[in-house]
Amino acid sequence: MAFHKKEEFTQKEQELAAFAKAMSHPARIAILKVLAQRNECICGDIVEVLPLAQSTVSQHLKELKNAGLIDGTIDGPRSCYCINWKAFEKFSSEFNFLFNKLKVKNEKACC
Amino acid sequence: MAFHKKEEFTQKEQELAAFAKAMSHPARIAILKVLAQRNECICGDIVEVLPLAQSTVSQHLKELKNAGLIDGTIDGPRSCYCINWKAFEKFSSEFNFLFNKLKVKNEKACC
DNA sequence: ATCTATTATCGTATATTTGCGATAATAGAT
DNA sequence: ATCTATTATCGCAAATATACGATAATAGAT
Repeated sequence: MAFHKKEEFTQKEQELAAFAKAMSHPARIAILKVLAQRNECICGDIVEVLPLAQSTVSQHLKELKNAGLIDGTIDGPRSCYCINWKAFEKFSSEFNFLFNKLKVKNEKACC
Repeated sequence: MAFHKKEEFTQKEQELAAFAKAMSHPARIAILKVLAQRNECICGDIVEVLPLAQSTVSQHLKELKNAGLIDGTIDGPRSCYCINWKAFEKFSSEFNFLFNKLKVKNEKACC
């Protein structure tokens, strides 16, 4: 009875939601922050920074990668991740398109 | 064993994540879109537009309200919702602060 | 006071997320 | 070939989220 009806919505709506979902956990925000701050790609340093087990961090990384927010290459024993800036560009512009554009029209809300 | 460790993270990280979470479902994106497009506050018109039951829409509205993305006033039998633009301003600026600022520094990723 | 239309809440079933320890997989070092 | 350090995956338990129908709550209309 709880089939997720996500398919019923627009492509754009789904994309935006998927992007937002990838960022919907503080751990993943923290990971993105670390990746953004360091020039070299980080691997297990993230684990040291976060208050989570290695396996959990790995899972969060996987989710971020699946959502396309980060890129990752496996270099044998160590993996290298970095932010996919293009994805953020896209999200940012879609987000602004949806809301900022409309904002001018009706700045004053009714309630 | 699956205690959510959200408290372990920064206030800002949690805020951003909470905001993103509120937008992490296509139905809620769709609701925000409807609210943004109409000048008057919408109540049950949203139910007509979405492919979901009334109770489900009400639940989504509640989540959006709890997250502070929308305001709502109960006018007896009908309720009136509208977007909280200030919240979006805040999110937008925090989001940009976190990522756009850093983007300039290391535009070219390593992987 | 009763009826009506609209919205919120409750209860419930299912699906997904979160987190961890244990274990596998990988490539370099010895 | 074996050892080591690092990362990914598996299996599980608990918490959340999603969706719906049924029911309660609300204020205006009759």
